[in-house]
Amino acid sequence: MTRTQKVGSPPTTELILREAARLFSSKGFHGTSTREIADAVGIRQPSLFHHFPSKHAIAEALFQYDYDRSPGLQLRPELPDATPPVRLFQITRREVLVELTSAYDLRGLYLSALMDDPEFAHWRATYEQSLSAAGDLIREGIKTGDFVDKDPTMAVEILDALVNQAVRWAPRHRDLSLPDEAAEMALRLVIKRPSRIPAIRREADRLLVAAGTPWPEEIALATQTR
Amino acid sequence: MTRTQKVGSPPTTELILREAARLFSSKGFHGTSTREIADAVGIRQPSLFHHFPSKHAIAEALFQYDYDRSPGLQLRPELPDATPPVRLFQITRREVLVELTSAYDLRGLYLSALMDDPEFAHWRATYEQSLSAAGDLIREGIKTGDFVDKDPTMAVEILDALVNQAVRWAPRHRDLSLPDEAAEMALRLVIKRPSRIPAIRREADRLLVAAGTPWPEEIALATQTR
DNA sequence: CCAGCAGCCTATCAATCGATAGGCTGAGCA
DNA sequence: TGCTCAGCCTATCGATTGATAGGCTGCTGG
Repeated sequence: MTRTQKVGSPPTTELILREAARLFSSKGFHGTSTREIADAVGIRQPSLFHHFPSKHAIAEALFQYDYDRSPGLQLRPELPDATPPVRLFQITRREVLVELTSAYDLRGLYLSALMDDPEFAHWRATYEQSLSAAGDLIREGIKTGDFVDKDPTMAVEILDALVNQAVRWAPRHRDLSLPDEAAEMALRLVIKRPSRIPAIRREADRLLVAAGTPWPEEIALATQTR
Repeated sequence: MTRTQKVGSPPTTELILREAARLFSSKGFHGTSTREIADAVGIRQPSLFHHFPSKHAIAEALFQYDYDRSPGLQLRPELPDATPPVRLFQITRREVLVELTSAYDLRGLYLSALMDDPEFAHWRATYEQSLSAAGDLIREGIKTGDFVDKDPTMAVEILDALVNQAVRWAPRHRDLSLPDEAAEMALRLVIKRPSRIPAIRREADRLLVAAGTPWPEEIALATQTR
């Protein structure tokens, strides 16, 4: 960065990601022009291409940002040795927290069919793998008798929709209780005995402390690009 | 219709709606060009404008089609005198059935932020009213002690996501058991005693028969435009 | 039988799209 | 001091967009 940068103002690349994400979520990727993004940032449209080689690359960076922060997408679920209900609870509240604390408004990536574009097929595949892993978890819970014996595919798709909905909340709520509440509802979808939910939550908290990665007491907003 | 029409082939206006809906759902409204629609139908691009005055009008017709078939969007919920759990069950399975038996693939209308476009603000308002009514139903159920006392807004948004998910199922499943299963899951989200669900379902069936509008035994696919 | 017109066509429009070429400027460094 | 180059600019590209103008054809109702 050689050009003078206004004190306290984020670097331009960061601003581009922020404004592009906001516009993608309100008008969609295809409905947003590079000129609109540039206007929102306060630069001219061709200047965008000094920071990203193409419009697709901007969305790509946002996908990557989300991936880097999401254990679920990385297929590295937390508490792999816990019981299915505890794992489902933890996975759900983690994914909701990730979306809730995102530095960017990622709704545009997941609320449209953007992942179905051939250019983003890689992210679609990653996403499907993550859903498939969730399906395995549900099936395991049915086997152990913790979950009701309903179609696991439908359950997964509703859980997916629940987390996607959390992406919509992100700009509105900044409340740390939200991930826990959303995860409780997710659990209620499939669990046989809802009365156990408080114990499951305590167990998740306990295991996280034991693992040296306690669940955050207060919310911390992410800011860095990667 | 004066021009010769191939026997057994739907009228062109119908074909346009069908193909446009399919393309909107896979590439988004803004990501679909009128030439793509015309190619899929088998006519030239300007010929589209003899059936619809604009590209927006095609999406408008699809919104209207969905509205006309959805009691929820019309704010005319079924079984208004039943208990909150029975009404929630019935509303959910009805909306899922409506999406499941739609003649068109309506995912493109609701899975993107299309309703946020100023041209479709009217549908956004209608949609929000329908969600608001669902919130009132949840609150009533909390008051009667049937539902758990959790944030009704979050519950409604998850129910909304669940029905939207059903829109995604539409092209895949054509199984009449699906609406009932989806509605059971919706009920599990908020109900205090899940063991009551079978009785709630029987009660809904009974009330529908009493009202002279029994729940369909087998699926009937909609075809007419309006 | 023929006038009207629905339905489709070709040709073409202005606007907008994402992207490129090349020039200016000023901070950082030798 | 003077070279380098990141960062932004203006000007402009070809492609594609949604939409219009106007002509041809053949069914249909009077």
